[in-house]
Amino acid sequence: MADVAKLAGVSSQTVSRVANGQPGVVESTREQVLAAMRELGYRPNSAARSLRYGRFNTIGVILFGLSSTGNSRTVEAIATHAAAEGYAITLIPVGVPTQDNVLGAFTRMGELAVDGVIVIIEVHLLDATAVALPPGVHAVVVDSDAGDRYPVVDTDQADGARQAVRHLLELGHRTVWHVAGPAESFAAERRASAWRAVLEEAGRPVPPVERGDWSADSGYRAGLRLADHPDCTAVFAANDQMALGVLRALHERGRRVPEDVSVVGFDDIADASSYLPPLTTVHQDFAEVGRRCVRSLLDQIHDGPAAPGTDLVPTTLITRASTGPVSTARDDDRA
Amino acid sequence: MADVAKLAGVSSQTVSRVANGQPGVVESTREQVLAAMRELGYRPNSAARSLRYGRFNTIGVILFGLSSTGNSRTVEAIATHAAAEGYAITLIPVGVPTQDNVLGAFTRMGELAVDGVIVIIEVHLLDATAVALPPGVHAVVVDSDAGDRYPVVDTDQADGARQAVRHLLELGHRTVWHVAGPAESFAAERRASAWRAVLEEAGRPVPPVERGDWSADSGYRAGLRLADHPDCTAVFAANDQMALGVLRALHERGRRVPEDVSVVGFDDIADASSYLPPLTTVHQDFAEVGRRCVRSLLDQIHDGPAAPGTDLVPTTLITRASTGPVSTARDDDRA
DNA sequence: GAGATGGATGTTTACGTTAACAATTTCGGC
DNA sequence: GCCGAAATTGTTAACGTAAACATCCATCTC
Repeated sequence: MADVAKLAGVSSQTVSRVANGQPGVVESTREQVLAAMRELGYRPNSAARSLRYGRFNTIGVILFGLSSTGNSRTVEAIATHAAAEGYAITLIPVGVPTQDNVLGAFTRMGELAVDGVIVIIEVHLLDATAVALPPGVHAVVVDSDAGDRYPVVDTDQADGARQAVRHLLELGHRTVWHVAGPAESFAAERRASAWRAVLEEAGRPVPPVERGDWSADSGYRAGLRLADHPDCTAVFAANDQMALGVLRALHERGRRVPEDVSVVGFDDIADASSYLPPLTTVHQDFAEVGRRCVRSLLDQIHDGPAAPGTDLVPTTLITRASTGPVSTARDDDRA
Repeated sequence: MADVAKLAGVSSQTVSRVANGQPGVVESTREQVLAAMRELGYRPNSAARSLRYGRFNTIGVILFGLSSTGNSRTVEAIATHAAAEGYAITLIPVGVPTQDNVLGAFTRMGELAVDGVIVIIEVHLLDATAVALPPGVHAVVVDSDAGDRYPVVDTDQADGARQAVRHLLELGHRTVWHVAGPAESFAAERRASAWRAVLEEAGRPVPPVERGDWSADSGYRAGLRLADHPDCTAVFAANDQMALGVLRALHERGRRVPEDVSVVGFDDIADASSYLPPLTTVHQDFAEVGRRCVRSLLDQIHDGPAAPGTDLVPTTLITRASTGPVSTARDDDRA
């Protein structure tokens, strides 16, 4: 900047004024400064700016990985909305979800060039290890039960699961089997307990839970087990990818969907409408989750700490071809 | 820091030494300083550090979105490897791929707190608009033909496509139809031209190209058109999701896979092994792409500008159930 | 025991920017 | 032509940190 000032024959303060588009610089001077900037390839140093202003215009996102559809779409929405507000996104991946790694990421947060953090992590770990964000760090948490300590934004998992199960019961199925996500996941737990609650309320038997790890493969293995139960006519999978695996397993075992077995997924990923058959599923609005995270965090940054609490984003059941009325004469049909 | 120094009864320089774990501080002093840090909740200011050191320990990633599997997996690998080297990742999303937006992102890059940039963008746009990164910014480009200006890391698209097409020809198919990605995509163009080249080399007829937009839906629409060609027995889809759509279309039209039609995809996304039938596809090593990007960029940052050139990551054909030998008596079988 | 040695700590300065204030110039009005 | 007001430009200081150098003190050597 000093070089620019010298070349343009002005003071560095004037250069600063031009760089920030502040008024009070006469046109001819401005031109000279701009010319000098171009000639020297001047670009402002954001570290110095951040130091001066005391903020970074950056939001940190702590997560395990982008491999899950939900995570990557939430992050994308966060990045988009943050960009619209002039904030950049810094990704802090926590590789293996061990206690040490999470702790490390959280400690690092404190030193990181961010004004606040969005945590997209199964917070089971946080409780277990009593790890917490450094005090005074603005934070919003996604998909967790930390609602008593931080503002939480999450999809309304329970309501989504209720819609799925009720849909199947309304089609006449006696009960609904469930392929749950991993036990460490809050989302998985929420969906499972809502599934159970609906069945109990309706006075239906509660079949044993099959558990997967969100992957299509694990859904396939669960599906094979379900296919062996002749009285299983309705399956609620905790996400679309496991539902895909279930579809494959049922197909291999000769159980037709939806004639013999109805299947519902969760997430409504883009591919779900192209499954065989197109999947009935619970639509999750990741974009809205991301939007609310950014909004909430920026409010905190500008107006000071926010009250803890949970902000739930509603879901919608999308009915496609994988669900249908229970077949009253199943065995005859298959003959 | 000054407060910590005062509380501990030492100079700020000593606090700095303790904070950075430098030697030359006697144990008792160190303890006092650490105690003072804890009491005051001291956390170093990274802006000041960056200003002092002249670097940010941060890598910028410019991209359109995380919605495509490839992008999100590449970004994840980048984030992981960068983290291992002590670098954070800043995401710079370019919403709508317009000239202005790309230009804006590139300009912003210059002012952004990053030491270098990885560009994951179809660089068609860059050429069209003559947009370029600010001079002097370290950069690595993914999936583009900017090999003459920047170091490029990319999957070996052409070889992957060749493997796919040859596999189908070896199974006895007279020719192979192609569902290409969008014309603006370099990856799509590479796959399509390699497909064409293999057919021409082998002296086979080159069917008209069907074009999709990477989505399963677009693959479905293309698949419906292909299903109407009775002599179409082999399809190479430019990605797995479009292949999924093709599978659905063929199923709806009663063309069996692989008995009547063989289908190959590209990417080897996790779900591909659970499609109906499990998809033969070209495995793309996104993790390796991310790793090489980070490596190349860090080399530049540490050792100065690198020579332009293209670094190709090899692919592998994964053979599953969606491909098989051409049926010599197709119509009889179906009767 | 005086001087040399080296380890521990303190002081000064600079990184690049901008707010606050000071100085200078321009210009209108009488 | 002179004064005051407004517009333009310059000067100083501070943001938090760490390298370079300076100082102090304990210990060791002869």
